[in-house]
Amino acid sequence: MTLEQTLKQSTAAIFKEEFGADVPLDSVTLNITKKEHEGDYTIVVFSLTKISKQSPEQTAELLGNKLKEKSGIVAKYNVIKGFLNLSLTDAYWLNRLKEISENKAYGTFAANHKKVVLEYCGPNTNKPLHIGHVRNMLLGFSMSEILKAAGYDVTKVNIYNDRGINISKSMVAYLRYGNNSTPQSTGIKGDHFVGDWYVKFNEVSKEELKNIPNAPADHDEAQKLTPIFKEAQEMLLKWEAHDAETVALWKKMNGWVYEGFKQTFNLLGADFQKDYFESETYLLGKDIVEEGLQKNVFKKRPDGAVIVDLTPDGLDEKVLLRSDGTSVYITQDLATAQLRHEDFNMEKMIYVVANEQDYHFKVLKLALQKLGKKWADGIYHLSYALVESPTGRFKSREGKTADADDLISEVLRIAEEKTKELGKIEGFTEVEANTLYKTIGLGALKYFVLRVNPYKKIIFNPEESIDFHGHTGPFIQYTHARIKAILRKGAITDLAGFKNLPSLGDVERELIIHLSEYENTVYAAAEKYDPSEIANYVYSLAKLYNKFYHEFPILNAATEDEKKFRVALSNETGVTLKKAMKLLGIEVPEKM
RNA sequence: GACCCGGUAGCUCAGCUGGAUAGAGCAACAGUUUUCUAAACUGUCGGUCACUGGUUCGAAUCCAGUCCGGGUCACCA
Repeated sequence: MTLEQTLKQSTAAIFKEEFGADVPLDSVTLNITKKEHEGDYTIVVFSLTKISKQSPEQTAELLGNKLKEKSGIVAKYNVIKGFLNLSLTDAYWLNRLKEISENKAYGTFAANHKKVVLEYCGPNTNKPLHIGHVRNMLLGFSMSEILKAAGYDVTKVNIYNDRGINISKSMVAYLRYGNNSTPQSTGIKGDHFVGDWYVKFNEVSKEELKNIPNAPADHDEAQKLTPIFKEAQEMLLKWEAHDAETVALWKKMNGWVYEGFKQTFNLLGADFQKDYFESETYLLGKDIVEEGLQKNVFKKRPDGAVIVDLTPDGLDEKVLLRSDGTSVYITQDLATAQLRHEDFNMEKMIYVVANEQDYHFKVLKLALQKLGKKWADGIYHLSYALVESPTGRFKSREGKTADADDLISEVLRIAEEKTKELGKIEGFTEVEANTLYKTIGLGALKYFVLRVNPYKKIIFNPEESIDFHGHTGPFIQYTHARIKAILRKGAITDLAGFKNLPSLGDVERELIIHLSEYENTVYAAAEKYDPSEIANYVYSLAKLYNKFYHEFPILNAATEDEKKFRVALSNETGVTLKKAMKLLGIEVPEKM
């Protein structure tokens, strides 16, 4: 039983005994005591005065007194208005620290045998990954780590938008101007290589547009009139007709893209157990639409289009099948969802997709629920906001700053520069030094992105480099390295062997309390689908430790028991920092 | 027009299942190292929690309305 439960249940039991009333555990508010007051945990008794029929002060006084008497872990208490501040005994906290240290799996929950499929990344194959994909991948990966820690059985999948007019554009431009060049022959990373041909396509169509009189103002509409666009359309038709040459070119170019993506995935640590390709699913979904018609939850309009009426749910009518009988975007998503259900029979299906598609996923879930698919209740759209520059949305034509690979290499370069400036790599081999730059640079980037709540947009100013001081990844990494230095010098094996301690210092106590909150944090992050919970937790832990480090001598402690205790506390902080950072996909160095 | 999401210090963000005097980092300024890693620590400065009203013993937090910013409402994906 957790401390929280213990205190709440004791409170309920006392109220039952004193007033004969049942107090639901949820109605007891229990918080960590604010710094400016004495105590570890605070019970807010205002809501309980209805039962006690006494003043807040009297109620708190009574409850405090009884808790001290009966719980065995409350050392003292004080009452300020309706706030009952409880100080637990040092013995409780020391025991708690031992308990945590001895539990190797602290912070991971027992397997619940619930299957989760988590889709993330979802790139188009006609252009390289950009900063939005970076946020997506970091969120997706971290979320899967958090859910695993919470006991779920997670399978990560990716979906490639590998077909359609966009890749056809790259193909046409390459055919026209490529001269059989390759990523190898040009030394350009595969996804960038193909992306460059996409850019070339747009340049050419712009040129061609100059020769077209009375072109519409709308750029997309105008482009459709250009010869090169028409070639792309023909290309797409040929692809759909399985023309051998076209398919071969498509495969070749997508192959280059996948090679390129793979490098970026490796750098960021993204991985997938299964890949889905839109080219294999874009025709699917007609069965499921037919099923809906038979169940009378979808309707066929006079013009032949099939729709689902979501007006009772506050949404609109949505077309699920075109009047010519072909699929739309949502059609294949319905089918893909069904397919995944058959593949995995999962409890939850999480889609990590930008918030532009909030509406789409509402429709998807509702449509499946209307079909009577129970498993659709487990669909969750992990929606995240865009990454923007201070002047607004990153446009692809702003190129450089929004490109994922450029962003990564920039942050690695800064990490190297700063590390060298600080003279941190004395005694490192070149390999070790390079590993360190990577650890720190990626740590800075990942933390920068993950510390922000997913539904809030991130403002990223490419003019100012990502920070390495303060509330950042490197700060936490540094704290870990610092702890490791202590442990190397401390050389204490019997970590839990301290006894006969004088009373705990405030910061020592706060540190143990904070460590004790780790499992709650993991649980909350999983419940809320929010890695920023972990990010903020781990920062405050590191901050607290640094305060402790400055205030208390560790290896030079006055007594051997104090030294052992402080080393043990340091060790456990280091272990927890590492575990928490791992949930964010961030490595933590031994030295830096 | 309808719906969704945001608006907290100069900047970037916590806090939002209602609780005490709203917290961090950055920036600025002033300090801390003959002692365990100064990517650290301590202090100063900085707030009409967008606005108005409501609910409540108590509102940054809940409700209603207004304003600002973004998004969506395709037989595009």
